Amino acid sequence: MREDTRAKIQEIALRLFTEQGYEATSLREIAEELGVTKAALYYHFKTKDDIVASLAEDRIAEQDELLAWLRAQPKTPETRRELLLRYAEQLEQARHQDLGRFLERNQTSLRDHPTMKAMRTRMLELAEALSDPDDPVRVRLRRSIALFTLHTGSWLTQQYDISETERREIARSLALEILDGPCGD
Amino acid sequence: MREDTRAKIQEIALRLFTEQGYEATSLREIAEELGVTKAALYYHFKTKDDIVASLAEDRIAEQDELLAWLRAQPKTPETRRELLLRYAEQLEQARHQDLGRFLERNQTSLRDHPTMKAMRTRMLELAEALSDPDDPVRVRLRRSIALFTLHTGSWLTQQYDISETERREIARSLALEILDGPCGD
DNA sequence: GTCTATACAGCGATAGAC
DNA sequence: GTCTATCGCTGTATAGAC
Repeated sequence: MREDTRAKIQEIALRLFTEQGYEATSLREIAEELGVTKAALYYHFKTKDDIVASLAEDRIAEQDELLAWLRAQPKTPETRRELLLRYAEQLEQARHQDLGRFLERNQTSLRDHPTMKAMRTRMLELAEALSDPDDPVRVRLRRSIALFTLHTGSWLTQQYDISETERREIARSLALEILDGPCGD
Repeated sequence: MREDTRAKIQEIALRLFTEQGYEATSLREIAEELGVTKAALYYHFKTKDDIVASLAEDRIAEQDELLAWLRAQPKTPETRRELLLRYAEQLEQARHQDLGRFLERNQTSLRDHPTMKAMRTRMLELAEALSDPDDPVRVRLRRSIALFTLHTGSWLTQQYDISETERREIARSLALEILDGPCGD
């Protein structure tokens, strides 16, 4: 029962932060849904920000894995395509979809949060590591947008009446298409 | 001097909302910077949300113009390219760059705000109006992402040491390239 | 270890004096 | 148009019950 309360706080917090926004969600709401007073939360987390930090820890670890892998590879078109597929795989895990939505929707509130800076830095590093320093800006931007397509793609297709599997497949193949340009690089 | 106060509130609010976030910016801060008490703001605006609504009015009018134009055109590749260029032109106006940054960074806080719903609806309508209903989802998603590239492109290139003109030109040409696929549609 | 009770400064918003 | 005073709420913090 010990770590259970902590996990439940994380679960409720992530859901409410995503639905209502970080600042708009009060600790009283979280505590109420858990059936305790808000002061009880302070035993498990030092501050409200601390809850956010704990949520992002796993994601940062995954980004680091991907970065380490990417840097150990030659910068070939095959490596780039492989990275996109690995990245897509991470995003498709249910727990990171929720976190991803939360992070996208709360960029400003959390901009100066150290944990958020860490995640954004890694995201940009991943995008940059797809290219050589002497690649033209245009190519580097296109590759960054390919990575972003995996994020925004599933959101933009939510208005269409297709299955989750189709959604993913379309976002994935479109990201790959954008990655290396009109007729490959 | 009468409408001057109102305009100054808008100016200060937009800057602070963008820098710190909507929820994180208090009416006291805005009032203090203007040299009045926060209660004075309530003479000019009914609520805090009302300030946001007033900021977005011009942008919605522009979106409507663009939508009306698009719907009067045949759905040809030329029309699509022309829309992207007109859209880019709107974004490049200084006052809408500020508003755009503010909106991007406060999606969650403002999600249920009627004015924000109006803007998002129009954004999706624009993206949809680029395609026919019987175009495959993949094609429709690609055209939406082309539109988004104009938004995210200038942000992603801020890390590179290039001029604002170059930034725009690259985002523009990349959006055009993505718009109609590897070898045209 | 886990929580309740309580307090505090700051928030958006309102009422009413000037 | 702007003020003071006040309301119920928030995040944060601490003291102490069990």
